[in-house]
Amino acid sequence: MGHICGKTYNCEKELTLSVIGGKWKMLILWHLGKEGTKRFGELKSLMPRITQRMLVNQLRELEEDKIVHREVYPVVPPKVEYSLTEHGESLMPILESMYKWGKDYLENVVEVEDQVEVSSSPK
Amino acid sequence: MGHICGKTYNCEKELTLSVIGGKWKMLILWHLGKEGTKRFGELKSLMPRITQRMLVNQLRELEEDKIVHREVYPVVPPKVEYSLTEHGESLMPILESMYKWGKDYLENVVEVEDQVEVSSSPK
DNA sequence: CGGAATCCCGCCTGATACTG
DNA sequence: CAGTATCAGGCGGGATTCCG
Repeated sequence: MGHICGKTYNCEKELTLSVIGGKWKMLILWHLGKEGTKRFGELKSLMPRITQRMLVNQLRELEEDKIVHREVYPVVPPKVEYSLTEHGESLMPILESMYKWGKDYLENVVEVEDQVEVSSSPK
Repeated sequence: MGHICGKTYNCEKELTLSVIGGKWKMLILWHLGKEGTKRFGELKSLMPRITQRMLVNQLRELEEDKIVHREVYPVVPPKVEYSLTEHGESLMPILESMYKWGKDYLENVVEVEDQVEVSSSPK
């Protein structure tokens, strides 16, 4: 078992999980990866359900982990831009395959469960 | 946004995350995927730090999600075997790429941080 | 505009004990 | 052997307020 940056993991894949596993991190990475650099407010409006506090929080953690780059422009009003680092870019294939797996799973497994639910107890 | 089986997600990749994101799930899947069918006690001794309660818990969730199959043999003493379903098998490539990414990350990023820590404040 | 600081609560997780 | 049952603690995460 290893531990680094306050993260503890049993295996390297859990280290990866600890990097992308935050509640909003994959969504943030997805936007930055697909659409490029975004300002804080842009990210906020792309994710209506996230609170400002959590957006800051998740971005800070991603920054600490060298996954996103934070560029502050010394102007008024403040302007801060976020973008993926190379390490962040290298995560995109994983996010892609997770997206595909989730889509397949949704079609092949979940719908079957729905059918079962119809003919069984409605919970 | 969608929700299914008590899971809520903003995107299909978060559905995937909800399936493998449990604290011990990737480790369980790794053992079952690499070494095949295992008994409960075998899994337990392969993961010395997990509690019995958590092992049961994580296995039940994976079973609900159709990721692992649970085979109970009606004998005394009890014998229960766990194995991956096809859906579980289809997760292995993702775990592999997460393992590789974590290993690379450990070499390229984390060691650099250690060097920085040596020459800066000890926290 | 892009935060920081507080308060607070649910539930995930661990420790421990018991059982068919 | 392969589980339940119960209690307790920590922390991830939400709501709100204030700031340069």
